[in-house]
Amino acid sequence: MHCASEFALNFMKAPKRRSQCPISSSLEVWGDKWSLLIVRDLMFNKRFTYGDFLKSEEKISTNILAARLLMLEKNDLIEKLEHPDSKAKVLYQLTQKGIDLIPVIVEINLWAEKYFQLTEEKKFLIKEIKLNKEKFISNSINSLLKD
Amino acid sequence: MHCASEFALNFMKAPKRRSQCPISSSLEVWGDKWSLLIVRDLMFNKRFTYGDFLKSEEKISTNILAARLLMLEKNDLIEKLEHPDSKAKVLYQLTQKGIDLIPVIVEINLWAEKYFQLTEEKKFLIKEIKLNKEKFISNSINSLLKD
DNA sequence: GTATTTTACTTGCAAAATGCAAGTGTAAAT
DNA sequence: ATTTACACTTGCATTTTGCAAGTAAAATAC
Repeated sequence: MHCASEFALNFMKAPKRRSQCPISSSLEVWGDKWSLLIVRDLMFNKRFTYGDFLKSEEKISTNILAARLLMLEKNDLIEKLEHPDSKAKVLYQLTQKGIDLIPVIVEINLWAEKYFQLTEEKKFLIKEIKLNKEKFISNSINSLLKD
Repeated sequence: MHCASEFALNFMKAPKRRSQCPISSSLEVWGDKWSLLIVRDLMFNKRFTYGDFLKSEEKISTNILAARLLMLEKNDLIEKLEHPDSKAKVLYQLTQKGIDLIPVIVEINLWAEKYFQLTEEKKFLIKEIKLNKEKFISNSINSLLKD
């Protein structure tokens, strides 16, 4: 990439961070009630399309979903691909940056297991995590890469 | 506690969860742009009072801070104590449930380190984490308990 | 003892984000 | 050729946020 345009791009991208704190900066990207649910669906629930995300139990509304997908894409957590089945569909996929959120999602699961009542399905997932956390993470990464 | 009132209390408390998903349930408690910053301050920045939280770099506004403190307290992540120095002050402290968020906060730090430019101070903290994650977590827990 | 300052909030209001229902445009299926 | 599927967009009411100012109790200064 050309230097000037790269600079311009980086310059334009900068969305005036509140601080240079890792927690604060992270929250500015995915610190809302919906973004991590999309990430969760892409990570563990085999949901890859706009329609898939709408089917999730939490019932995100269509405009919020569109806004979040754009936000996550702009921040390089997800990318849009052609769907192999149809040109009418859009395939969303986690980028490396998105995949790297697996350890965060894993720890949230472990925390929540201690303090919330969960479905048997979720409890089973967390049982797998507790059996061997590192293995669970590397398996998850592999399952996302080899698609 | 009496059975009927315990039931009533539990019943009243239940804030209609969107789903029984660990991620969704967690986000309903602390999935906003501010809550984890308060937790961070209590955890690592030696900030324990309302005034302390206001001093943080991200500049939370007073009404939002009050609302978040109430929310975190209602959800048992923090508790209010008498301040040893003065009756005018309130000492906020993480509960066990709040302390249990350390691994989540740690993983957010590690993720952010990979994708954001951080201050030297924060980079130092993350270097400590990477040196020995388990040790860092147990040290952090101990430092919060023995106060 | 009185006045000022500190501390932890609350209140009012404008601006932004959210939630719901309906609509649009392109591609696929019938 | 018509209907359905899919990925959005739009309009509008409600809720949440952000900013500025205010309040009340406790501590400090004089």
